[in-house]
Amino acid sequence: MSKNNPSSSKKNLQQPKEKYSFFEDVHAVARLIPKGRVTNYGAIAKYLGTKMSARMVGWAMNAAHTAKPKIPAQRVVNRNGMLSGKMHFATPNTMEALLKKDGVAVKNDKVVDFEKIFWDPIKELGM
DNA sequence: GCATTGACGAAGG
DNA sequence: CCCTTCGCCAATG
Repeated sequence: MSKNNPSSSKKNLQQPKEKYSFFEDVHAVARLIPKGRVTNYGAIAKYLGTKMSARMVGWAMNAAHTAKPKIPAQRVVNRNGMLSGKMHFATPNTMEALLKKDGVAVKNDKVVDFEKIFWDPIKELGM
């Protein structure tokens, strides 16, 4: 069993059909973020069980632009509460504008009282 | 097919 | 306490 299988070394399925793409889950959680609240990439990654793959969450957000309905990616910032992804929006001002529209104060490209309005899916959703 | 990058994060020096 | 390095997984060059 531990031996390799020399014969048809066909690549197995990248993802079991039982499990959806990591991106889909990220999108789903992102849409669950309530208005006026923000979260970070690591929290979502951890909620999905891949706490170490916070990077993938950010990458998944890249697809958020094409996903429908539109995903409130502006509510997802880095662990420092900084609008690290503002440059990926239509305009660098879009993310900040959307956050302010949600009632989230933003100063110097950073969320004010980030920890105070922090929304943890594991805690809020009860895991 | 390997090297680099990427909207991150935690740990080490 | 600030900066550097590693880890993660996927896409791109």
